[in-house]
Amino acid sequence: MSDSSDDIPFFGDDLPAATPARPAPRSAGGGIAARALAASNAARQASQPQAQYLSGLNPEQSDAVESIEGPVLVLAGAGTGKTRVLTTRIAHILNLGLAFPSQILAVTFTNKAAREMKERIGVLVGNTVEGMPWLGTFHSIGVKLLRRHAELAGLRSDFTILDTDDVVRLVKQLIQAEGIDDKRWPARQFAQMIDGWKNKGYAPADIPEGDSRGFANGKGRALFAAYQARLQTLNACDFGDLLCHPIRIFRAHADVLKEYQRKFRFILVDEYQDTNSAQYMWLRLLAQRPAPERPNICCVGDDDQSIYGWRGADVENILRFEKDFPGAKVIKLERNYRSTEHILGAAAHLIAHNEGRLGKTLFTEQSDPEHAKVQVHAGWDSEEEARAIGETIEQLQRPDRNGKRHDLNDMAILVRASFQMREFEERFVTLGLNYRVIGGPRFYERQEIRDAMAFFRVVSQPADDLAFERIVNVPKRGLGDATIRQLHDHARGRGVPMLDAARDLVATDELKPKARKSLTDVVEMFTRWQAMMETTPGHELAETILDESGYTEMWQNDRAADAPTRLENLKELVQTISTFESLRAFLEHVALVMDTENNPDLDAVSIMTLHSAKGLEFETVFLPGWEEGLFPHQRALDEGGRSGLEEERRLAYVGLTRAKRNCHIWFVSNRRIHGLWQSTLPSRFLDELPEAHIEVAEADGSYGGYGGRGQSGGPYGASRFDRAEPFSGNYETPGWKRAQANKSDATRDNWGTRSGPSVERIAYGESGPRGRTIDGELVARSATDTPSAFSLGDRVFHMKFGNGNISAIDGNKLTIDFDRAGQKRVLDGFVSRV
DNA sequence: AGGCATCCCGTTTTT
DNA sequence: CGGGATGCCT
Repeated sequence: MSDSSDDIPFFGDDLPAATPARPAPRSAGGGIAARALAASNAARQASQPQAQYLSGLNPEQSDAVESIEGPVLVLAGAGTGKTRVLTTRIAHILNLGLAFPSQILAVTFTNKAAREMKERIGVLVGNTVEGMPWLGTFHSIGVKLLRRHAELAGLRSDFTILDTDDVVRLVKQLIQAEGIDDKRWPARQFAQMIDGWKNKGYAPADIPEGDSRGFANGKGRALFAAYQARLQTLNACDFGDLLCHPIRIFRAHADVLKEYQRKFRFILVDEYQDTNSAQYMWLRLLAQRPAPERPNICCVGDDDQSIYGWRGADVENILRFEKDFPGAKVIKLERNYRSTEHILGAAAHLIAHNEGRLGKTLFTEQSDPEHAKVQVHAGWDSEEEARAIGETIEQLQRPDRNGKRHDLNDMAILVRASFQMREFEERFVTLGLNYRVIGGPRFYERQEIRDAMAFFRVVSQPADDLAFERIVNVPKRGLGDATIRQLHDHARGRGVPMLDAARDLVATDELKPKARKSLTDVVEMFTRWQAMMETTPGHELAETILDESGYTEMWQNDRAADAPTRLENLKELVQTISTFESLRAFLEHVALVMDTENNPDLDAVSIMTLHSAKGLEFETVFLPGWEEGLFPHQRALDEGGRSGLEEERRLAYVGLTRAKRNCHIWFVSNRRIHGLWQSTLPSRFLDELPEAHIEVAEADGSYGGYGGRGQSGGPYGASRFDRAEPFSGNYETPGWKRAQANKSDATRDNWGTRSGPSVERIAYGESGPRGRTIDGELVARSATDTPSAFSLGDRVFHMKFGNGNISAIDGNKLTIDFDRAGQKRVLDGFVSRV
């Protein structure tokens, strides 16, 4: 321990109170209160060197940090220092010696939030944070509990955690086994229903009759039960179970519950507005204290930022906190440190249209006549929207008179639906503008990674039939449907895992000789690898498995353009495994942490959905697509009614409050949806913005006839945006009126004449294994604007497709015969001469 | 077993 | 329009 923190107890999770310098109280809770008061007074009276972390907090924040006893709800508006309060509060508890680090339960929703919290607590209290084993996501803490008490849920402690994909495949098998038409009753839909039930903490017996009837003519409950039974034989659980099993264990085993109630002296919950019913039950069980004591639970959240209702989050949890935890103290944080008065003014006015709020109004002291109002832009169509935003970004990024430039990292485009991203990506590719897509398909979702993981899973947990089935015939071993079915039946008949069934079957002559031989090999391989498990380091074992199974070879022989990338990914996977203690530890990590870091060194514009923007902030934010049907989204309105609309409005609120200084809202008259051009109406949310804080900007002339950028000299040329003239004030501008008028007579005629970036799409659409380029660095720099830079027959190199020869030239569009990837049409900016 | 045609569907997403 | 899944045909 460092000496600066010698007054902070640091002990392992299960160490008994071995007389720390300042022992944490083990006595009844009444003592805690007294001690808390005494200690906090002492801390205040001493010239408080150790309470330095408290200085710099505003009065409400201090209140939230220091109200240690009893239930507390902190209503923390956007940008009001929520994380700071949470982390300081933990530091405070530790500093006062009220609990060991291991006695604090701190839950977040995402791994990212947990990581961040850990870092920030580390800054405050030093290494002590390492002793906080119960700081994590609901799910990671759930796993921890469940591994300890697995047998009480009918599992072994080495159970597998299935991801959504596995669940759907499993459900599909069950639906088919029941003889139900899986066309009419899709597995995906049922998997979602199961998820919904588990969000409410339901077991099959608990589900409402109507729900059961609602699927496959009343087979809902039976299927759910069959699913649970199947999970048990697989020694597996899904994400919902990570919460539901502990809840059931706590309810059925009072002694276990008591152990944890005693253990967790302080409970802190981040993003409380996002909790679902199961999480609420889980928390309430753990927070409960015997009579005179009060739950030491502190929930931090913002009802105005509740945007996950559709996946089971229940805003009611935060709205009725005071009822659930009588005598709760409610503290509002409304002083905003992030945004300008205009952004806050716009956001506040908008969100005030919602009913059923707890009611907060953000305010700021940083107001300045220089601050830009929120800009509202009208455009003709989504192409213009992307083009204009691209130009604004280039303009901002260009050094100004003082040589200062706006980092791309400080800009973001926040969309309602991910299909909107494409237009921006295409635009930015042509401009050579770095961008970053947050939340695209992830590393661990790629085919080759999932295959590899399936091998590892079977080795580590032989009952994992889902994984076994995935790879038993990978690479192709001549084990077709017939053999698999036979294996499956045998396994089900005997109630053993498929790998065991395979072991049995190859000893008989039930299989065709060829299948028998292949399957024998498979069984032998797995037996060998399993034996290596205890002795071989994870990454070595992983490499052995991938080599011996022929999986690596399979990709080496694959002529597909992306095969080398896949091999790279596999290499990276093995590399990652080497940073883990064992293959098992790695598997656990992957099951819970699906995110991949992106490259922070790259200066790039972020493109993401409004949902994934929650919790982030940017200097400049672009909010495109504010049109009826898209935002608010039609389906939210259809399925959610009034509350659906309110959730959409909160989403708009989240979007606005991400901006620190500049916010640009866009809406267009024509948007392509499902391949059809549709004319659209401006979003009702636009009318809910206060005129005092917005400015309707109009770009002069048309944005059509884009071209000749290179001729105007300089890498970025003259921007048409230079001519854009903002109109001050209100909606009574020509631009606005024209946009309103346009909405009805918009036709798709003008479309054909505009040159779309369709060629880029070819190049772009085939990039990467699953389509999306994650960091802009994979994207080629802009075209040099000299179409004639290449000539027929030139030998060129392309980042995705490799080497090839030019077989045709059409302006800056080249047709190239690639050695490996075949013939493609690409923009010349994507290739270089070899 | 693999390749091509056809059909269907099409928010938001974490763990 | 375009991706994914399914199904039929070779």
